[in-house]
Amino acid sequence: VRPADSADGLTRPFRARVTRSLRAKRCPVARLRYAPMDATITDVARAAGVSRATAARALGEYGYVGSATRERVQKAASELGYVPNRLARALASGVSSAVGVVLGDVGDPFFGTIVRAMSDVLEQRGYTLLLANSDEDPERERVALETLAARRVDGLIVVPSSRAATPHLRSAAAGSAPLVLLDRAVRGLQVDSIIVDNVAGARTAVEYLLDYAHHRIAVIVDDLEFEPIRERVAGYHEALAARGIPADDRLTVIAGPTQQHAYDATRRLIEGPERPTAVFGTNTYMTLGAMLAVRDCGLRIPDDMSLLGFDDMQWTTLVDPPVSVVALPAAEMGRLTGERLLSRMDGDTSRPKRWHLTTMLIRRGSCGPAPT
Amino acid sequence: VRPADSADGLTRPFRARVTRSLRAKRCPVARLRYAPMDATITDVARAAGVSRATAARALGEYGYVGSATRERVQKAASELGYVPNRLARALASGVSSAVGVVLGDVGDPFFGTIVRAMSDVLEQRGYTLLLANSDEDPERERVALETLAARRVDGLIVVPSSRAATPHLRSAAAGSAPLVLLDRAVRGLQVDSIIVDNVAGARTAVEYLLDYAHHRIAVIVDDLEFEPIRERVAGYHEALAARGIPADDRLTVIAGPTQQHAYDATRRLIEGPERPTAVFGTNTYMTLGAMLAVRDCGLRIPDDMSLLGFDDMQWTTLVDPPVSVVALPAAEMGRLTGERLLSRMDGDTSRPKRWHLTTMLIRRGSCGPAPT
DNA sequence: GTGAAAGCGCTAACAC
DNA sequence: GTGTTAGCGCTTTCAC
Repeated sequence: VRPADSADGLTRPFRARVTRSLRAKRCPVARLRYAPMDATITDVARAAGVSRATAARALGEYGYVGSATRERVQKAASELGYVPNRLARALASGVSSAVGVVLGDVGDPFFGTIVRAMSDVLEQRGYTLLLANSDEDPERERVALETLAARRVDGLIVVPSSRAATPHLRSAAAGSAPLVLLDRAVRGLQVDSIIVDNVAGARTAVEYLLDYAHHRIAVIVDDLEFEPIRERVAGYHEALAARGIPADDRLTVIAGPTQQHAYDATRRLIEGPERPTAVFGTNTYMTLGAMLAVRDCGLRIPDDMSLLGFDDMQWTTLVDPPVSVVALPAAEMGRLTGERLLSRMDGDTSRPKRWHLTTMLIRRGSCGPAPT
Repeated sequence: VRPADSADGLTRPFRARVTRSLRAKRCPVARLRYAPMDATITDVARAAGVSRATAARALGEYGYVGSATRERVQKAASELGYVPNRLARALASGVSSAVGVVLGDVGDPFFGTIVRAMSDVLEQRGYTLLLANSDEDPERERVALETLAARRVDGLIVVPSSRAATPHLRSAAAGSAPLVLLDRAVRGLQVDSIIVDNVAGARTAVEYLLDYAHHRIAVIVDDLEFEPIRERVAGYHEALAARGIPADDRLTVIAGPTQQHAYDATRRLIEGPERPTAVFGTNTYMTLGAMLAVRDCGLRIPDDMSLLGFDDMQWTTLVDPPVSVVALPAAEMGRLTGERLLSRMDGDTSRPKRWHLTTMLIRRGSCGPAPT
């Protein structure tokens, strides 16, 4: 028995549907009953003269349907302009075909490239990307993860903003959607992590400088909070140690986050006593700031001072001389992360692993023999 | 009356729920009944000893609830680790709090910056971003829009890949979710469009060159398919016309998409008869290719050749001399787009408008008097 | 092969 | 204030 009709002659549920459709369209209420409504599978089924279940089977490409029936349903669907409601499908089936991505800032070209590559892999398999920026703030990260969990994403990709296994990361890892960590691993979290071998990258880079007989090599660091940066510094120390060169603490400079910080720090270093003969920038801003400082101090690169950077960006090839750098495989990271997540979502239950990608030392013109 | 229990003692619907939860977790089927399940609002209501409606009201922050009741419900929710299911909420309420974004490529720093700014505005109001790349391919754009429609997003932001009002754009515009166009307007589509005044930007830029007494100014273009590029060329012509300088068609060069194309085209231009005295690049790749070509031809900038670009990127300040450019307000575009969409979703039904943002001419060192 | 019916987890109109 | 109830649009047994 349908509920009683109201004054306007519409049954309550029907009116609810119209109202909803209208609310979305923001039409004046007076025109209530004329508003177009989205066709549902029920409409399609009715038009095709079959049951909803059959219509769903024909449209959802599962189960058995006669080919004649299928065609009839498909025709009805396209005539009605039927667009399946994936929210309803997700609710009923428990599969949302959505993947959540949480990272520092999509505006950062490094992350932008990663997201792009990842998105290609995932979109191709029918997943939609839900994106959230954390600004490297654990609290924003927590909120983002909560939202994504509430939206019942089928998988999660996170560039963790902290190297601790925070409660929200733990619960994300424990949730039913597989989690893959990107760019930074987190201790004590048993999940796949796609990371770069920063230690080896930095070691190779510093060895390259050592081969040029540099003994006083400065490292310019923004902040030791981020794991990749710590690893790069570790690689620097490893290289020195391997050659038996004692590390001079004054050559490890914590500059601060911006290019300007790096600039100032490098100037102080150059103008101070015991000037280094080479500078190693641990990220693109540090390298850039250092380069400008060297330039402004009237030193020539690489004759008076060698310069080596981490992370390859367009500008490194355009300055004079072009800057030698350790390049990160950003696109490859994105691709692999997407693939790992896909495989987890496909049911891979093997033991979580860390996937180390290797960097590449690109020799350009900014490194040369140490001045004597 | 609940359906009959099956052999394992679980009611059918209950088992479906467990199965679903398991399927997500990929546990061996044998452990069926021990799998943890997400708490639902019904569980919370039961634990708090209230009805589902009351629990929903307490948790959803709407309607009247006694403060004691509210606290009891909230306590129960947090104890159960309740995470509201936003799919269900969206289905029931008709509001998904999600916004779809379709653009060429997030990996492009211009788009990356835009998305970031946009995301800040929208996230703050509780919207989640669903992202899709079109690669400027109308067909991929169509598919993306279909997916987003199926997910019932509350709003759409599109950087149209074609300047025609394609059927899929039309139907997106006609749908119940408001649509805002970004970076490029589409003729015959009555929707808000956030665009840059490329004509004025290019005109001002070319006037700047004309003020330096340049009469032979080349424009390097990748492709006239994109509206912004056409507008820039139009601005170029306007500036010439205003000064009564006849346009020489050979100076409008359609180079092709990449920096290399621009490089080759510029070289041909320089080595040909009647070399121009200034080059105007209509996007960052064109400008860069042109710069390298000028350099490689042994010409000095700006003494032998002036160079002016469109779109400010980091490298423009790092090369020698730094390149003067027309800067695009990317972050501002993202912010404004987000705000327009918010206001439409909030019910603004005013007539759709085009919002023109202005560019800024940044004078650096790459333009100077025309050689005599 | 197709249909009937019972959910998925939530909202919202209405009654008390 | 709180409970009851009827949905939202789809999937998924199970029976025929």
